[in-house]
Amino acid sequence: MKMSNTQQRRVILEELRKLDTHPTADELYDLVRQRLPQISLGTVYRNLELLSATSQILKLQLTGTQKRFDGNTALHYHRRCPCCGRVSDLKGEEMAEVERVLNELLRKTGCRSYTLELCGVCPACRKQQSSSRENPENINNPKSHQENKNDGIERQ
Amino acid sequence: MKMSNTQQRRVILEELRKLDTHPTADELYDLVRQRLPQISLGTVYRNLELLSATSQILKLQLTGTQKRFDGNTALHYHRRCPCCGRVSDLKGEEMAEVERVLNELLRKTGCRSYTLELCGVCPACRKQQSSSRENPENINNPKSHQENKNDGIERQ
DNA sequence: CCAAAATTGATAATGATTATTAATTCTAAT
DNA sequence: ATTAGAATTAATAATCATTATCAATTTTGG
Repeated sequence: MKMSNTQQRRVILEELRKLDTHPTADELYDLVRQRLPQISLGTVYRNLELLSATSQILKLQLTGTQKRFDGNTALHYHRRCPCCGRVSDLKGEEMAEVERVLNELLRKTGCRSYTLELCGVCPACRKQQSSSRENPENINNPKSHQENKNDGIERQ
Repeated sequence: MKMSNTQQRRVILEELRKLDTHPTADELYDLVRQRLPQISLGTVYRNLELLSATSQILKLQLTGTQKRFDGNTALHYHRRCPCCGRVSDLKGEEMAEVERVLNELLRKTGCRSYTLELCGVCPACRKQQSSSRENPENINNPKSHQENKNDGIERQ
């Protein structure tokens, strides 16, 4: 079963690689459909499965009911924001710190790998919060910087 | 909406607290049905939801397609075994190590919480592996110490 | 170009969970 | 204890995410 190079597969991979937002299958479907209006959701699922099975993308098992996909296969870590529900990548220093600390943990527990999801306010929400001191307990409106169909806060 | 004390809810909580196996809703349903044959799966789901919403139990978001529930609400950590698929708790020293290391991580990243699932061979499988040196690459048969309907290895 | 293999779109099926609803059970106040 | 009102139940339907099926189309390597 050699993997052939179809237009659909190419576009799915291209669109996913444009993003750093870890889309769900149906979010990616909406994007891909703008270029290939005839494509079906099943094709998107099928290709995401194949692409992750061949390590060209990552399939993420995060909290929430839907799987998410990541075009960035380099080692990195994810943080879900409790304000907007968005999943973002840890950057630079934070990233290195997680790696150091978790490798230490694997060594000490004798485990071989781990799945980690951090929960913390993302940079976008942090900015919004500090600029509205008069109402600090207000949760930021997810719609303001995320285009989810639901409330943006996925329940686990 | 005051929570009333029904037989169903009591039995569900009792049975869950007997276990340290982090059952799925349907696994718990099978157990509870031995005491209350008329109970419906919906009732089990409804009560697990209520009990976790009131912090009497934990709802776990681990890898795999089904949610799991935990009657032990004290802080502890979970490891899924790649051999048998079973989810077990980290004990004693390991436990303290994770807590220390992850608290440090939260402090350094400014995050507020995390979801962590470790992946490592569980004590039962470790014993089995070391006692069968002649075939070390063999994966232990999940059926041998897990009563799952599927193969016991949940795919993510 | 051609045959074999892989893939697609459409759609049905599945599995886990949540919602609906009429009937039953709890509760707390008499 | 009785009873009205609230909460819960069992049964079942509905939903949501994902996977499977399959005839038709596309891709591939010779």
